[in-house]
Amino acid sequence: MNKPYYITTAIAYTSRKPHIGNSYEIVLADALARFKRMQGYDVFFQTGTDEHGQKIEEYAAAAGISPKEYVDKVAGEIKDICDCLNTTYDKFIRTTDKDHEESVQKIFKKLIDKGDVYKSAYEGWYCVPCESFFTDSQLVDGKCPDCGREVRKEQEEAYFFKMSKYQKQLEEYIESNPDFIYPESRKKEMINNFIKPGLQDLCISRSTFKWGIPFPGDEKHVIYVWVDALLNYITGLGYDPDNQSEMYKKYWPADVHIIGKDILRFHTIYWPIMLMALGEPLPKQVFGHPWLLSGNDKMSKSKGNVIYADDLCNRFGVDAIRYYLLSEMPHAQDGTITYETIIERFNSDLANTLGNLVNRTVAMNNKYFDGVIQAPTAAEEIDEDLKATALGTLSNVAKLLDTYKVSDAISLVFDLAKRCNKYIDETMPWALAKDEEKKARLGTVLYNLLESIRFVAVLLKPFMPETSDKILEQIGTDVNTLESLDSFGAIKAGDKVGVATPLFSRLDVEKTLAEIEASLPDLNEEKEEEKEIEGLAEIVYDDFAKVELRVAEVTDCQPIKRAKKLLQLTLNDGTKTPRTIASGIAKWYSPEDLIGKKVIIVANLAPRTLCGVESHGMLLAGEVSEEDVKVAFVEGMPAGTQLS
RNA sequence: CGCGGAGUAGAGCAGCCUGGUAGCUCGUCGGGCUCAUAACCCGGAGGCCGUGUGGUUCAAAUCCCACCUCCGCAACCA
Repeated sequence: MNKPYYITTAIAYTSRKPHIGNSYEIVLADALARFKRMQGYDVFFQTGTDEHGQKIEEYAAAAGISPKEYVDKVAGEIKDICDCLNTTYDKFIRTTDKDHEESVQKIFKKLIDKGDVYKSAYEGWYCVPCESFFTDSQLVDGKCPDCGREVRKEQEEAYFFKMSKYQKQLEEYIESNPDFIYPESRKKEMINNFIKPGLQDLCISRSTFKWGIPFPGDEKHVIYVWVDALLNYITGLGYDPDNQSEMYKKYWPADVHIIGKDILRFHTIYWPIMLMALGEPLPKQVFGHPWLLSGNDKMSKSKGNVIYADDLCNRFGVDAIRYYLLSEMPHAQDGTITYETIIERFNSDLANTLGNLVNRTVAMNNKYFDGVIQAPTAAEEIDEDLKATALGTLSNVAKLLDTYKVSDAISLVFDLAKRCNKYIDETMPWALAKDEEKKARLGTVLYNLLESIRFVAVLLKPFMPETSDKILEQIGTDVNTLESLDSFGAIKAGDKVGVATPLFSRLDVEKTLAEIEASLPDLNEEKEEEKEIEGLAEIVYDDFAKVELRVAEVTDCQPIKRAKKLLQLTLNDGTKTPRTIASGIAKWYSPEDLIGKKVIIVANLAPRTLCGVESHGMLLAGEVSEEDVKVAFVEGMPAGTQLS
């Protein structure tokens, strides 16, 4: 009986087609899953899509289709990308799957019965004109922080989950399982930011939109999308609170959830607590991997630096992209992707080191022995180091993969390939070939090379499956198990090698970049489209007339402590009393840039306290791009001028 | 003074926990070789390891302190 191993990725939100940064996770998980399978584990590897929530309802509405139609389309795109990356998930779950939805409802019933869910016990201060709820701490002098009017205690109907009840239990679990949150730095973040200050009960229902799983016993509510999504890890195994499925018994608890570092909070706090409430064991480990950045920036449509996995695979081949992602991503820091570096790694690692090694070795065997693999009858001292390197690589790779150091692991495999290249220089087969008496030695050298390359191919299997197969075919063997790496000599003398075919043809850097450049003409068009969609609904004149715009002069300006993004401005708005406004422009402007300048402010905006500063109004600024904001300065109008 | 991480050759990174003459990949320069995809192998140049002529030590990239810069989390862009 093989030991079970359950590995998951986060399920992808079906808001839009994922970019290569989003796709890194599934490749990472796939490489781990493949390796575990080779190690003999009974692996269950799950991925899928997270399809509910307000955002999706809005996107669908904007696209003029139903939410279901919308998610069907995007889920299809996501699945296509997983497939084009050659990932071997065992299950692709969708949160709109019938059985998931039913199971989630059952689970909720159980939580409710258990008394961990309470309805509308949440009391808030309600401001009628603002239609908003506030907590005690949000109130300003006991009044509405938005408009300053009286608030009254009211209840909004919502369901809450008693997080706080499990706080201690969670702390104990984290304490006694030091590897649960990984890597370490993230663990500190979670503990210091969320757990130590005390857990708040979590609002687990929504009633302002419809696209979600109906709350059991209350039609007006849908289940909060995160809760729905997290449960996929057990509903995918057919979890049923009343009678557990065979799959669940076998695979739960998960060995590892592979997720992005941004959603660790949900996976290391909410998720464990939900499981505790259900009386189920907790996942053994949550690994928050870093992000893949495009150049120095996060990938975003408006920056025009989005790169998609399928485009890359079409251009460079799946394995080249898998290799890039897995080898280039640092273990605990964000990685970067650019076309230049892809081409660089492609040429130097895949074409030169690996591809050329296989090619020259196979070519020599064909040339000198008509393809027939010779028995290694003439060993020499110098062979030993090569063999030792080959034999030692697997255990080191395995060790590194246990702690998700995938890039280091791959690099060990390439070290072996480099050792082979060096061995060729050390033994100089072409020189041996000139001397008839050294035939046996020549045959031995080539045998050692072929066998070492077999080690490379087998070790490459989890990372570059297609390439691995191609190499094995060329070196004339099909022995590809990890066990076969316990000893040196699985290649059979007398067998024939295949035809030497380049695995990766070197790319011309400039030509390739030019081609890519040419294939990306539609960036501006997409930008335009997006802007149109984001426009607000039409308003009537009366609505506009409610906004009081005024010219004001900045008389003083300083940064606000504890707030990185805010500047505190003191303004002359034409009245006698100076006005204070907090504005989120610290990233783009320093106080000197603003003092003395005239700006346009919204003068009748309700005051609001931000990081301890009461802000009266806002100043107009334009978001040129996600990374650039420009304040609208005016000249030629005195402070106090009203605009209409 | 919110929490955490990073600052090492032109670029990207390792080393730091368990102090002992600074390492890898790419690039660059020189040499070797010709089996191979102008590939492969060897060697050189290039770093006062963010700053403090700071502390501990026989010895600090590594431990301690202060400061600077960048990033993430939290707060937050009215």
